[in-house]
Amino acid sequence: MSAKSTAAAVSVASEAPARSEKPRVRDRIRDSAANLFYRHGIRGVCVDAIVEDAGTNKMSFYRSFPSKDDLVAEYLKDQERGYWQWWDEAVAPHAGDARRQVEALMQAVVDLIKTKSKSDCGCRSSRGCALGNAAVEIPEGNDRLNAIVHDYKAEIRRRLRRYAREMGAREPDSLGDALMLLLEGGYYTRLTFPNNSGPVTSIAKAARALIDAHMG
Amino acid sequence: MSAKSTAAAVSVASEAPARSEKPRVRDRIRDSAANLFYRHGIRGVCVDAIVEDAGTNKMSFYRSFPSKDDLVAEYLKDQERGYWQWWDEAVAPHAGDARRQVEALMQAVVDLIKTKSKSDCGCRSSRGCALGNAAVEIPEGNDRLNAIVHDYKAEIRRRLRRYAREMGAREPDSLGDALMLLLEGGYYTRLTFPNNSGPVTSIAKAARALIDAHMG
DNA sequence: CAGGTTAGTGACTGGTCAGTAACATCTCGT
DNA sequence: ACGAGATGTTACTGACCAGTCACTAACCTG
Repeated sequence: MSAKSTAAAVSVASEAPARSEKPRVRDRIRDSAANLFYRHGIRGVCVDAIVEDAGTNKMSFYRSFPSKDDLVAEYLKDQERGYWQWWDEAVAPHAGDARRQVEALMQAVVDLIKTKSKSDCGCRSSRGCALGNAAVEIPEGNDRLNAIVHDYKAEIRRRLRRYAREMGAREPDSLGDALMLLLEGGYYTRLTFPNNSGPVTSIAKAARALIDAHMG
Repeated sequence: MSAKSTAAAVSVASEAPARSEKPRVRDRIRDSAANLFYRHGIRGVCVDAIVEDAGTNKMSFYRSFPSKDDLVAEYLKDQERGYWQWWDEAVAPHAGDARRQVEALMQAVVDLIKTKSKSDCGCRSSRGCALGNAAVEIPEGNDRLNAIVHDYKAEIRRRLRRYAREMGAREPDSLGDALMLLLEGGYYTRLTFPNNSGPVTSIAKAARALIDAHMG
């Protein structure tokens, strides 16, 4: 019954030798989970909802994932991977020029925030940062999931501080941290200010001002 | 059984004529809910847990609150009220000097973030912004709760833009938004970087640099 | 003391949710 | 065509959770 659209395959060119004609259950589940987790929060989405969205059933779910938490862990790592890919692409045209890389990144954030919600770029934005939001929901004791988020945020900080160093800024760590605050603030406020009406629209200008202040 | 400590009264000098000898059930519930919601998230705390922490029972809960959502709404408004109180106190010593007010505010954030977790100042910080975190958890359709968060964030933006205007900055709205991004980024990152090890430690310096860039 | 207010107890309903069991069917390579 | 692995179906367990009911006990006030 109910001929649901089995939707589009993700096909991120994985290690599978045979190109996937129709997406495997496991991939459909991951795809559905990514959408639902991002839109409604992790605690707000039950396994049944994921399974229904993926057009499968609970047994197939538990044949692919030992527990919901394992799916969440994969979801977080997937989001992180997609994010770095988006980041690297935004930055690539200005390799060797750290300042322009940061500026391109900030502009990319604004562009990203402007997109409705669909993953036109393999990266979600309408509800802020998937990993950051997860940090709100993951309970204190869940070291495994919390570690994923922490490592991700630490890497953001590391990269931004490195850019600051590469552009020869005074107090590069402070500049890197300030840029990170802008970035994270942009994602955080995206939750409450729809589309591109929020303060994030000023992020590129602010980043330039901060960089100027740390140069020369 | 179980002679739990009935804990300390809140006593915010309300409109009750008689000074409260022992805190009423309703206030104990609000107090417990505030702690638990902030620490574990709204969806992560059930009514039974609140009731147990408050040393009362479910019936007394539902005699005081029509539903859990009503308690959540009061929780959010309480947190907002406490936040503005903290804000106004941080800013009061520099009335008339918008620039120093902003600087004092940013420094107050750093000091706040440094505090372990207890509400030494009537304002929580160890897990970031209570209202902002709520935005992650509140489902899309819950207009009532979402409106509370939105109004709160909009007021932050309004105030910061006003400071920028009062200090005679060029493009005051951009400066106000940039300051807001720093502020929100500080709270957001506080979730993943313990104590005062995160990028928020650079917020005061960053704010000064931004203000300088918009002056003269 | 009477009557109202406030709070506590325990059991219950109806619903949700993670995870499991047993069995049936489909698909694909050989 | 056949068998194996992947997938679907139905029903279930046990836990949790919001909210309700009937009843009881303490307390305050006139």
